[in-house]
Amino acid sequence: MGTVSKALSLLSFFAPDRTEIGLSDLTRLSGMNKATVYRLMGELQESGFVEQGENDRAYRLGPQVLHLAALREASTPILSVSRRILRELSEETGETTHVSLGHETWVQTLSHAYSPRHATKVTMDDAQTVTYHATSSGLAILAYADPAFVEQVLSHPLKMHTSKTLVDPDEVRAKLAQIRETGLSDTLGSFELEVHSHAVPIFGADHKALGALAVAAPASRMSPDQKKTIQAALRRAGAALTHRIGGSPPADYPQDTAR
Amino acid sequence: MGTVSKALSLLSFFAPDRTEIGLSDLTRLSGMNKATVYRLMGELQESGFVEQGENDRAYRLGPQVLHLAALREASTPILSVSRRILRELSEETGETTHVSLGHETWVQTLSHAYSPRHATKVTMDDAQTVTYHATSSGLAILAYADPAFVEQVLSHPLKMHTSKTLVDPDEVRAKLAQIRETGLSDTLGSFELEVHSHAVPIFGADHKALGALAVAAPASRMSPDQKKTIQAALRRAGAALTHRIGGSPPADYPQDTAR
DNA sequence: CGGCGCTGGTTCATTATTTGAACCATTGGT
DNA sequence: ACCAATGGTTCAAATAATGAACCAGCGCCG
Repeated sequence: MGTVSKALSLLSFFAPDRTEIGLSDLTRLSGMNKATVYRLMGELQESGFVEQGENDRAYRLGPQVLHLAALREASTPILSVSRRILRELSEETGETTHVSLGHETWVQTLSHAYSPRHATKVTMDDAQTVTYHATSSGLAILAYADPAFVEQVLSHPLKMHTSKTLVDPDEVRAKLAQIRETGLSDTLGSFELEVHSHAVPIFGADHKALGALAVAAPASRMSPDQKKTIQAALRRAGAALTHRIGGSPPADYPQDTAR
Repeated sequence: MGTVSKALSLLSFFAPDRTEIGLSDLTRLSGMNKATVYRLMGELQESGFVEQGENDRAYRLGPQVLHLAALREASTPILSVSRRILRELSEETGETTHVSLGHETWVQTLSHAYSPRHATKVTMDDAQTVTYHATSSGLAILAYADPAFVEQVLSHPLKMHTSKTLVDPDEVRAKLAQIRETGLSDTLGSFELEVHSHAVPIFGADHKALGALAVAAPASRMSPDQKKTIQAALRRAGAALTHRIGGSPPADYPQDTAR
């Protein structure tokens, strides 16, 4: 692992519930030498990727990340485009919706929207990191990802989040085949019990899935009618989002009109 | 300069008008050795900071920057909060508005909003990089920044963007003193001729300016009445934004109600 | 008080990584 | 068939990263 990767890996210890990290904490979390962490963080700070608090000297993410994100949005406006689509999708389905991006080894939630229709709803954070095999979004991405990438993900041990999580690679592969038949992914309680989640992949210009759009609902509310509504709305919203970011589905992707 | 800083500096060559950069271009832009650039970009790619196009193999910013930005927003929600404030400010003033963040050596535009009221308006890009001394936003930030930081910025030669740009450090210092009297910054044609821009600083929890909120209008439309409207609206919006991100102005910052 | 345990920060000889000139393989244009 | 680009690779030499030990400061507790 090169020095740059080490420095960047330090950034991955920031999470929604840990937005500030002190030097000692960071050395413990990373397992690196304190001097190393200190110097690396110093460089990250010079470049504006992190900044240090005045009083406790804890590190937090810096303004440079916003700059880069704004830049990325200028070329591939997935965030700004998805915001409106999420809002509409939440209104239409009456449930919580979110977009996620596929990463090397995990899936990250980017943005979400709630519906005011029901008092009980699935709540979430932005910038959450979840696994591929246990979420409908992750499975939707895998179903339309590079086969080599799928095998790489499945080669690691699969964490059992709940009693319903698929942890056998073969079961996951079967699930992916099933998803490819309909173009829709759904999981019932495999990441959190009592949550029934549907997802569709979002495609980039290279016809590969780069992320997913999902609807998460309490399992108790999932009637056959509700399920049909969600699936239809998701198909439309997914196609719209893929189109708006300049992507296109692969030739074998099931059409909206199908089934 | 350490290896990490070098790698991160490569990211700074991405700009709104250059969202994809090939290996050779990047080598030329950075002045580094091609092998070095290749390896550094490889590491950045592994961490998801950049990704490579399938066909031309050009690099573009990757999804990881969105993840980090979402994380930063979770702790200091300047972007999401400013969006609404910008929209309201644009409606109220009828002009183009934007937020910028102060950086080590430059100021970056983060987000903007237009007003539909007039056909002619100042247009802008998000993620633009501008100078401190030539923009109302930059001057507003400097006026409430660390004195040592101000001197550091003024120690570099000041670029003359237009015939009206302040390039004498003493003139800039005088301007900063003037800004501190009112809490408001304004420039007429110092970055682009014919643009009259007003700005107020945005404060962090440490009572120091971390960014600025600005209204940019065509100079031809700037009547005394319009100026008064803009200044009043800016004061209110700035105070609201500072408050919403958990910041607070220094004790000597002129009150909204004053003058 | 005075020592303990923590924090962030620093040093410097040892070690491992980065560096860059030259190289190869492809591609597209003339 | 050539030339000039492109992205990608190699390996000895040079340079940068490393980590154990070390300060200094703070809050706590008996």
